[in-house]
Amino acid sequence: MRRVGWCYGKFRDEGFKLTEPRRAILDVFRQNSKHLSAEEIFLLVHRDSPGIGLATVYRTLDLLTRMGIIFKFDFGDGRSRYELADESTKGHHHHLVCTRCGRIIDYSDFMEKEEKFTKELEEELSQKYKFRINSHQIHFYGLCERCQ
Amino acid sequence: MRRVGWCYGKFRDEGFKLTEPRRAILDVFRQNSKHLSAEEIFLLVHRDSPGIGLATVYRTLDLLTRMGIIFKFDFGDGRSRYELADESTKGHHHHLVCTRCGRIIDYSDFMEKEEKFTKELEEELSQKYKFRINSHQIHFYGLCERCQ
DNA sequence: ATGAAAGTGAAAATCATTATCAATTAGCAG
DNA sequence: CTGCTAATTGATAATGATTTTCACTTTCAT
Repeated sequence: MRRVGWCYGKFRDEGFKLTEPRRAILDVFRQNSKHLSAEEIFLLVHRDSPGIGLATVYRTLDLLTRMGIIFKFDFGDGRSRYELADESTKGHHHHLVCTRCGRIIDYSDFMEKEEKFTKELEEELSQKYKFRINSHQIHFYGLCERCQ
Repeated sequence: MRRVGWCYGKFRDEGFKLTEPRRAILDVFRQNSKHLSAEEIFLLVHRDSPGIGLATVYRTLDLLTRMGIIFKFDFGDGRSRYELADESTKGHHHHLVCTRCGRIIDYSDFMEKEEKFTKELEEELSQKYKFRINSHQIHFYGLCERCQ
């Protein structure tokens, strides 16, 4: 169970309305950990709040992404996936992706080492390419234990 | 101008036919460096070989990807992009992606440093998660010089 | 050369996502 | 609390990338 209360105020502050659909979708993120697709979120929301349409799910996911409350990913299976940007994982989006079954492992081992590495790299790249870097992703592709 | 001749034999070996469309599409990769979308490849192929259909382009891109001759990427702009897997960049797919204009910079600075880092990480992750890692991607997202 | 299997083009089908639009609602002013 | 107005919504149509279908064509081992 993750904290999502903190972002309720964010809506008010940024001039967005805190509606029932938005609340319900945030609840889904609170109760389900990882990598949900729009369709999956729609189905989960639908259990408690039928009546919320798929279009609204997409609109809300887009809004939450723009607000920085969730992150949007693409693991190459033809649909976008979303993940709550909670404090603990903030900015740390490193995944193992099984190219056979699509399983995704979100690892957070070796964080200090990676943090150091990416921070350094970001500085060097920002300078050389005049890029303002906001985030990064590291994906390892391969076969998971079950699929080898 | 990159070498693609080496893979002609690969077709024979794996039981695929070396057809005119496939040859033409490989030629496009030889003459154009980076990050082409299916549509772009179709248009480029079309200049020399009208008559080759879009479906064939997609089928060929899928085949070449499965054969390991090209890599398929997703930079979040809603279409897949492909890049020749030539020796020099083999396994090194690190990009700067501008989230405003979609520009992609393929950097290959700091390669030794990154190589060392990712190799180590791959070993540790493989072991811990019983993953057989085949490749990886590192993407930095931000604003390019023109878009800041 | 030739036949079977693989490959092809054109068009229809599919799938995720986005736009449209009339109807509803949140949140502020009074 | 009530009424207002812009933001938001649900249903549905539209879009755009990718896949599938199918009758016809080509490759290549024999």
